[in-house]
Amino acid sequence: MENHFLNNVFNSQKFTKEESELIILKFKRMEFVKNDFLLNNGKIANHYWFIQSGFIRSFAIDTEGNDISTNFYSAGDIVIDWPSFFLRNPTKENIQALSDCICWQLDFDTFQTLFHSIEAFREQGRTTLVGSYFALKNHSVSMITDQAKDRYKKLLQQKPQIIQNVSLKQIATYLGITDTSLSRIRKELAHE
Amino acid sequence: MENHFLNNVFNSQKFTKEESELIILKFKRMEFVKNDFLLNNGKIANHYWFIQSGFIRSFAIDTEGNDISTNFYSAGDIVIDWPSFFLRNPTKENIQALSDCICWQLDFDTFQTLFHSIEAFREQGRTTLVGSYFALKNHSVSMITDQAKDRYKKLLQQKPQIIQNVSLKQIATYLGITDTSLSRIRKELAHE
DNA sequence: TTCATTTCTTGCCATATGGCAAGGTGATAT
DNA sequence: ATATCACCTTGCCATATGGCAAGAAATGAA
Repeated sequence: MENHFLNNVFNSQKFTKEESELIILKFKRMEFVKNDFLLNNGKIANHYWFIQSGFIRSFAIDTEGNDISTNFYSAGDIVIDWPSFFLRNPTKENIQALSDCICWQLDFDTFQTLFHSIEAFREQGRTTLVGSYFALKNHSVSMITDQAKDRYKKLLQQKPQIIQNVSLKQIATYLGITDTSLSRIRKELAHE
Repeated sequence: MENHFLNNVFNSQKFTKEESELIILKFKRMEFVKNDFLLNNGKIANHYWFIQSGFIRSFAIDTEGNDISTNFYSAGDIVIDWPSFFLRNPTKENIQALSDCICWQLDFDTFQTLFHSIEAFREQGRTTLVGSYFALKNHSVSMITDQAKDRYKKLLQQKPQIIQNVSLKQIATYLGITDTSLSRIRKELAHE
């Protein structure tokens, strides 16, 4: 138990030993192989995951059928569709493994029990959600204030693993540009 | 008490009479006049508000000193800087009244007490936060998939009051375009 | 009312990025 | 080894939007 991966998430700074053990035992170990879907467009998200290893992408399909990357997730990250999980709505997003992954999964009902019974759990859950909100807002402002090249540089800093795991096109849609433009940006950066 | 504005927010579908009364009495009535700041860049948000009447804008200042609108709020809306309020960080945002306003204010410590003692309160708080996340994500995807003209049309649908309350330039930065471009878009729409 | 200030519109041209199509590169399967 | 396929790069030109500056319109102050 001491060396369970989730001890990094529910650590002794915030949780008593009893609490963290109780929480961690509710999680189910899941393995996904490359290209597996964790969530599909139209379904209600009934689980979320922490990634122990691997790389994951979420994406939305717009009205013309184009696939737009909305996020990338690597080891240590939480993978969750917040609106669908909490509002119990069919999602417009898809979540897909870009490499083989080991994840720890929790379902909605178990989440609710923990949320309403353990104060530290709900504090941490709220903090995590707000952190996601903050990251999304920063990306959103960056879309307005920064040029595509700068957004790409920022992304590389935040998620360097993207290079090995994600295709040019999938990165481009996250940045709001075409694969063609990103290819040109890469060329320019290589010459700098 | 029965006709208190906040009964619309903490209504009898979700709260017992005792709970909603307990909650509502913690809110403080605040009046703001046009151009008053509710929150300034650099401060930690220690309050949030529900708007009974009036119109409010939040905006961030980018590295070049440009002012970027991040949101608009009208009667019935919650006005809160989620990251600063919950992470207790100095904010990069400003919140300013665009008209005279009547608001109901709650502070962080009182929020915490209610959050941890009333289950329905924390459920609703979580729902509200997730709703904000959802709206932000939709705007964010729209920035990628939709042309400026369509984003403007969407905004008009969602917040028609914007026309009377917000300057062209402030709307433009929310849409991620210049005031010049928005002026041209308006001209095109008028000719349609 | 008059003046000053802010806000909005318009013209001219510049720039970032898109659309498309051709060709190149590299991985994988047989 | 070769064929296939997905992915990436590049050239040519198109389009959406920006930058700037002048003037028009609206707003607010005196």
